[in-house]
Amino acid sequence: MMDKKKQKKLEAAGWKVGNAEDFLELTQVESDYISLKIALSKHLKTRRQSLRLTQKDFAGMIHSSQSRVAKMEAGDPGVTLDLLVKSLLTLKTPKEDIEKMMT
Amino acid sequence: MMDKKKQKKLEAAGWKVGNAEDFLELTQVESDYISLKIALSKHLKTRRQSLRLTQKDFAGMIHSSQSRVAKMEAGDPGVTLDLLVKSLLTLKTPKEDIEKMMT
DNA sequence: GTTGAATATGTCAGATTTGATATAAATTGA
DNA sequence: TCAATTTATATCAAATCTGACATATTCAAC
Repeated sequence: MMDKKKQKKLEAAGWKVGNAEDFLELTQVESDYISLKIALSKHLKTRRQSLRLTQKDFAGMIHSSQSRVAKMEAGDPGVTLDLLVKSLLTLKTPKEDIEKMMT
Repeated sequence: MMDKKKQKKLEAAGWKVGNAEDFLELTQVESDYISLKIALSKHLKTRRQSLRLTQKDFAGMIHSSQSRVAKMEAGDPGVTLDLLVKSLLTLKTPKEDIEKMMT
């Protein structure tokens, strides 16, 4: 995918994408960071579904709400890594799985 | 969904939903979460030092402040995983290093 | 032991994230 | 179809996190 198209897509989804004036290094960091979060959110959804839990059920397990779980799984930019990791830990996600996603 | 039905569903999936267990479960998640953050913060400090960067220098690289970098490296609870991960990514932390951290 | 640089600690206003709530849209099952 | 269930989207006050700043403490070199 071309950079410009990718950037447009990310911006449409609510992500703040650095413009040309930003340091290339930071843009790379931001890109890696977003990729990580998307990987975690996809894994979360897959794992919840494999456990046959509804978003509402899982929300109760992490003392959150169904809408927030939906945002987590949708890769909403306004969701922290902290919440995603705690969620995966609650679902007893194997550490090796988290490892792979972190790298 | 009523509490009883929800509880039955969770138990069928292998989850314990009693109040006491719920508390312990959260404590375990919290414990793992804290351990991860401490591992990341220690690695951040080690890596920064190996690159001969002062906290002030590194703060500039991530557009933050010396005091926040100090808090990151001190494992301050008021520092997010997001900030720690972005910091490590900025320092181009090798994949193998992160893997060891997570183990 | 003085000096200066690096790091630690405390505070805070502004920014971001949160759970909750409401409601729309999609999915399921009869 | 159609009603019930599940998931998606929007909003918001409260809670949390942020960079910045002030200041204290530690550290190294002289």
